[in-house]
Amino acid sequence: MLELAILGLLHESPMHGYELRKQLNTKLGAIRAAISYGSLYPTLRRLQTDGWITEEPGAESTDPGVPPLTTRRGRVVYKITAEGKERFQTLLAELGPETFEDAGFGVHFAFFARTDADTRLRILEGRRRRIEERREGMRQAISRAAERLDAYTLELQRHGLDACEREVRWLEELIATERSGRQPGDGPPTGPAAPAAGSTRQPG
Amino acid sequence: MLELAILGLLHESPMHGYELRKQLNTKLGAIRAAISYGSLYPTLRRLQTDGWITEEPGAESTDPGVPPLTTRRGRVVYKITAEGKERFQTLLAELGPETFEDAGFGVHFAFFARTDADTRLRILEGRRRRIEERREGMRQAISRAAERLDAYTLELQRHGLDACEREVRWLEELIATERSGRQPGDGPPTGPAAPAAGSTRQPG
DNA sequence: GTGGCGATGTATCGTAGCGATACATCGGGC
DNA sequence: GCCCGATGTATCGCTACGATACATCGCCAC
Repeated sequence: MLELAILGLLHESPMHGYELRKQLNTKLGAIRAAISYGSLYPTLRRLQTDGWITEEPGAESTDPGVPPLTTRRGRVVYKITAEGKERFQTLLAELGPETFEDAGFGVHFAFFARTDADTRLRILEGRRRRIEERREGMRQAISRAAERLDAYTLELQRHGLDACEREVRWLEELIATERSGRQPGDGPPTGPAAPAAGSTRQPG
Repeated sequence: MLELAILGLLHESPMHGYELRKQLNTKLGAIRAAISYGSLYPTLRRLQTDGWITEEPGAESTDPGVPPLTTRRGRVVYKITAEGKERFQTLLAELGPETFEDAGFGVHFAFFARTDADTRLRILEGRRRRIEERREGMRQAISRAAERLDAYTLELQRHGLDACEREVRWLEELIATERSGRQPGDGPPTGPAAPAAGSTRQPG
């Protein structure tokens, strides 16, 4: 998952680790806590050995004996390669089971602007299906609650169920928006004049 | 986190691995996907070496040459020890930073029935604070959105913000309930006659 | 002018937990 | 008679996290 996210951000512009982490955290802040350096740097290392990104030293004179005016502290700028861009597109379009789990879905969704319309729709629908399954599981648990769920566990289930129902509704709105060829925020779901039905529209 | 959850369930009754996993998944279904055997068994192993639980072979004749009528396949029943029960109480009352993150909070909450009232309140308030921080982060991201957030990333932030606001409200209701000495589901938040203000009430 | 401190920056280590996989038994349907 | 799905135990490789270490930069108080 991190691989996709990093390639996506470096696709927009080269960056050094610290900046990358900050952007990762704003972009994915809604779906996960915070990317750790213990995840970031090893992944960057791997992406390099796989050839998806390259590392270039930031403005720093390595000439011995000649101390640079501004010793900028060897900050390393990471840059995506042509192969990396292909890899990114591949990962974007590759839908495994984990694509519909929380983290996977969040990352994919965050890069929807670069995803083609068909894939977007498939991801949204797969996610909806996944959440509906989860919802049913909780409904079962609540209805069988007489068994041995105490008041707090039950309350937790109710809260989870509510969150699921909300997410399903959210997804359904997004799916409707997609089908009508609009982007989220473009206008009200049932606008005064629907745009032309060219559903292959691709922003980004 | 798993350690606490396992001790909590084994506290209720001895169980074998398969059953434990199922119960774990119903109890924690609202907050996490599914506990893997790759997490469960190593943890059980560790809990044994630490002396918090013991392993006893289920009904199985190990007498050689005498095949049992019902070859029950060596299922292993795990049982909490006295030290394990102490350990459980310690973990329940131990509030680190991770107690207020998603997984940690969920597990603690799931065992609120065995937690004393003061700790419950501290956990709920800490969690609220944590979610409020997260909420502010997203608000920042949305208001600075002109920068470089596309429509989809923005929509994701909005959805995340909404979820945070909802959770804060949920937590506030729970906190009010706690302060009034009730349990969730006991009655409406502003009932006709508030119960006596003895806030040290301890269910479980 | 200097000493400290918070932000910026790179990096590793130990550990928790996941997903895939292997393997075995049991009951029931075809 | 046979296969299949549910039950059941267990390991392996990998991802990612949290803690930690360490260095530099800019700035402000003293």
